[in-house]
Amino acid sequence: MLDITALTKEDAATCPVRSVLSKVTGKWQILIFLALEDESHRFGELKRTVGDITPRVLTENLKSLERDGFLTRTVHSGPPLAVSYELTEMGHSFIKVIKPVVFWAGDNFQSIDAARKKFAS
Amino acid sequence: MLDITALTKEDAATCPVRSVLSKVTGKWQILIFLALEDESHRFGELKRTVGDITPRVLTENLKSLERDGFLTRTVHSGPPLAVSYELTEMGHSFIKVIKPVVFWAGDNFQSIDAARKKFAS
DNA sequence: CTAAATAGTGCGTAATTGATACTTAGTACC
DNA sequence: GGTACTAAGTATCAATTACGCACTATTTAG
Repeated sequence: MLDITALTKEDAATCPVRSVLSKVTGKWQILIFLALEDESHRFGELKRTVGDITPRVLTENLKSLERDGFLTRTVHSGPPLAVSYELTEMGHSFIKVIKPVVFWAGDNFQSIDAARKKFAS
Repeated sequence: MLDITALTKEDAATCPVRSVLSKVTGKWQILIFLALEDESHRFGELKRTVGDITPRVLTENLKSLERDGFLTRTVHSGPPLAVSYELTEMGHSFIKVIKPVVFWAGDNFQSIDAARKKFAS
């Protein structure tokens, strides 16, 4: 098994696996990856695609993903002013491993729902 | 592309993909899956393996995963009193798709670190 | 009844997330 | 120049969620 043990918070921070997972398995990151999979999008497009994300949170997530090298941010001076976001090679590489997880989610949604109903009884 | 659009919170709650992802991509769930991959473990063993999780949070996560059918909880009346946790078939099925993500994290840790250093400059 | 070992809870605090309204930037029109 | 229009964020404060620590509960041996 991979070593994910961490006796202290400091250990956890230096564990490569944990460090990476914490950057990509939040509530919004995977949705942003999916939205950008096939083509670059502007800020407003991303916001509309995800739908229920607030601009503040979208900005935070995009900054973090840019900082970690998953996507690039390009400013096109207008009119109209436009900023586009695009996955990097590493971003596309990550999408290859996360998509099976997304498909798994789609395939197993009903089993989980069934388990939940059964558990309640 | 898969549809992950949600115009309202209610939409988001009923989106199968989002619903499943929210249950398995938290801070601790993947670590718990990894710890249980090869064999069942008792509460205290899990706590020591993960290392920096508090009992309260471990309990919460185990309850949630049990409720959703990813693992089973078995009480062995003592002495000493023991409670063991074990992945279900669905739990093992999920581990198959999440392990590539974990390996990806291990493989790409340095690229991300490099991107971060470059971005800072 | 007391003790020892394992499993879990309760409660107050800290960090994150969220909603809403506001600010900045670039350009065109008057 | 001044006003307006559109896109891209920010600021502020409230609400939610997660965390840390100490405490409680259960089971059986002596």
